[in-house]
Amino acid sequence: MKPDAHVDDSAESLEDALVRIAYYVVGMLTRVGAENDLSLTQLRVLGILRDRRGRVTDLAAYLGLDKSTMSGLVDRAERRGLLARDRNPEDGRVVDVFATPEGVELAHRLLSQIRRELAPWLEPLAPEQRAQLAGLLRPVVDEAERLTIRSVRGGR
Amino acid sequence: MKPDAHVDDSAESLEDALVRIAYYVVGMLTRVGAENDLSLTQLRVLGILRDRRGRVTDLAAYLGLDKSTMSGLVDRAERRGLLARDRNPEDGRVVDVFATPEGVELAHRLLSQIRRELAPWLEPLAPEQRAQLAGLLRPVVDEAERLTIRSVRGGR
DNA sequence: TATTGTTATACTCTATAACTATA
DNA sequence: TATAGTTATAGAGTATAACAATA
Repeated sequence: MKPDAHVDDSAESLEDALVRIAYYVVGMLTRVGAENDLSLTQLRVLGILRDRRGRVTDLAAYLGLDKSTMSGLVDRAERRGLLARDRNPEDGRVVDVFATPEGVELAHRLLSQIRRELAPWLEPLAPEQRAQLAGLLRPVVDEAERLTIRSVRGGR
Repeated sequence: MKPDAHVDDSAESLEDALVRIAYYVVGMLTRVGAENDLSLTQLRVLGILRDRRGRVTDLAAYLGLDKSTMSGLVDRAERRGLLARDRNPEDGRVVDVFATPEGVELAHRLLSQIRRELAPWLEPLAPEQRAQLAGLLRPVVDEAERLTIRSVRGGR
């Protein structure tokens, strides 16, 4: 670990490239969300609940948010008809959140649009290079996930 | 909550991997910012102004924000002693924003910490693989930048 | 007239603390 | 007592519209 890594700006590190691509991706996601009147967080919640239900606390933990924040997010999405709540029959304290048909429909459209927005960024790479990039990125994403400690209890 | 809830499907695409890694990176940046009482946006502004000055409008354009939003961000950072404003001598309408010595110092510390946080994610890759990943990521980042049309004058 | 920046306003996002209901 | 969720509160982030100062 070189302590003065920040001093050397001439050679860009892989770490810096990851930060930069992250900013571009999130910028695109924010724009796509805004075009559909969704914040980045709402976009993400909708994506998560596209094909499963989740408890308020689990969703909050997964997103790294407080449960009260999650409550508000679900409130607003519910008011817009994108999400809905169910009392959990097995535990009266629990509230299961899920996407309405409109929510699911919107989530699918958003997912397609996001992939379409991202595709042109990969144009400079040949097909074999894309496969190579995917293969190299996968272990990094997996490790990031592993190291990102957040109580993730059984969704479904 | 299952980890890659927001993407899906049997065969994960490279596009999905980019979205996932972006969420993890931004999650880490948000956490590092929070540990220093900075929002993700403030963290980014400070990073940008670490080694240059910029006009309010240019900064806003670069970040994809309204100039009024930028005004507020600078207000709060100025109140904390991290940023400061200068009247531009050549054009009386323009306000140049720059980091104070404290701001520069904090920005350097944050940059180091961010690189330190990211490094472990790359552990699964051998040194040659990291070089390979960096080489494949670079054209993608460059293309993302090229396609992300935002008038960026002065600064970078 | 056009541009630069600020202010007023109205949201959303966010966490903390206090609360209710259930276990 | 402990857990799940909501509500009250306060502050930050955000855009739109109106404004002042300068060009």
